[in-house]
Amino acid sequence: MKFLDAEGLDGLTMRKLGAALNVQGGALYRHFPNKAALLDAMAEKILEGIGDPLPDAPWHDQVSILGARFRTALLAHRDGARLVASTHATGATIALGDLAVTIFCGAGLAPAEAGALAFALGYYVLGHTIEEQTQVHPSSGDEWQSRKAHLATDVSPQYAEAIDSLTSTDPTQRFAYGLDTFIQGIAGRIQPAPATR
Amino acid sequence: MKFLDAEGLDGLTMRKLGAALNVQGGALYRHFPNKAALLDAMAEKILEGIGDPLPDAPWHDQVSILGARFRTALLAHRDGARLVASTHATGATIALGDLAVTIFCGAGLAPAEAGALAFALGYYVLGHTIEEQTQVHPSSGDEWQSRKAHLATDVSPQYAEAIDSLTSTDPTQRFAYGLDTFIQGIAGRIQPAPATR
DNA sequence: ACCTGAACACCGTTCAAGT
DNA sequence: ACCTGAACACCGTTCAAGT
Repeated sequence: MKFLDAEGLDGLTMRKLGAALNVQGGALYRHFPNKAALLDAMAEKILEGIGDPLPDAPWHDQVSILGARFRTALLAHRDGARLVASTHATGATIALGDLAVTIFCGAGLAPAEAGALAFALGYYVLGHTIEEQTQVHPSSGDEWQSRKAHLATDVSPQYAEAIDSLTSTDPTQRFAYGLDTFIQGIAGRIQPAPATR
Repeated sequence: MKFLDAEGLDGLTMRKLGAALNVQGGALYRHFPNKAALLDAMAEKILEGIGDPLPDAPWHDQVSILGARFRTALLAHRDGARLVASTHATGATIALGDLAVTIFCGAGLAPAEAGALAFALGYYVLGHTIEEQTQVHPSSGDEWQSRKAHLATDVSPQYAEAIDSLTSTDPTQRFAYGLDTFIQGIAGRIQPAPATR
């Protein structure tokens, strides 16, 4: 995990990791059957405790807390989101999914619907966090700057403003906004809002 | 694109692609500066027309159509979702984002909020479609089967049922369900449901 | 039980040299 | 302008041999 934080996921090579451990690259194969298994284990480590019991609260608060916990875990290590997205952390995935499905079902959803929404929530958290962790590395001016400058032409003023806000807004706030919007949609699945029908 | 459909993203190598084109691998560097640029161009090709004008309809129908159009484009080529997620298809990303932001702003959202929700929508579509395209390849029994069998123990019956439904439900229906839930959440941002406050 | 050294079969990329 | 052939600097993985 120290090596990941220092060199990043792209710098993580069996040979280089071995060297950091004062060992030959091939020696790692006495501890993991292959690199994929090593990365899986690292992903599990990152998500350790992801399925711990949540505080007693209304279901939407629990979902909010769970989403934030997921994101925080991913942010705790360099390229954490990309690593988790590119591996199969089976144990953690089950723990997280079970927790989410249980919450949704407790709120009144059928298991099939609960499962679909649990995965949708996961996609959002992973996508948002990958982008958070990816946009930082470049020297100083973000990738967005060049993207905006490169094609500032024939783009709607609203879109330009939206992109601007992405670079200036607090990521944690943006994350919560999207998550809450999603939760609001789920609430509509439970007690259909009479106003919109 | 033919080579991608035949061999998949992992099988796409400069040497092998060159061979399929009756050319040496190094010859490709007269047409693309590097492999990343090649993949970017392929991602753009997959998303061609993603920003075309939408039929005149209520904003939520337009979002629904746009989401389905995005997914359909990704599904049209092997590993399309993974390819798009792992590259920077700048042009298509702008076209898609501009369209979504314009719709959301037209519905009454501020650009900053519209941008955040446009990206959230993108994360959902990409995540869902990557999973759709990834789960199919293994021989016959899905990866889910082994995952469920491997840890059928100490998992809530609701979660087991949710996982079962994921393998038996039509992906297109599941996709629409999650997308509609998300759209319902956005609707709540526009005209706050009086019942939930 | 764990590691070394060296090999095998690949990669992306570069570049003189050809046509 | 485009391609060849061959090299360079890497990969993941394997495996006899050592300790």
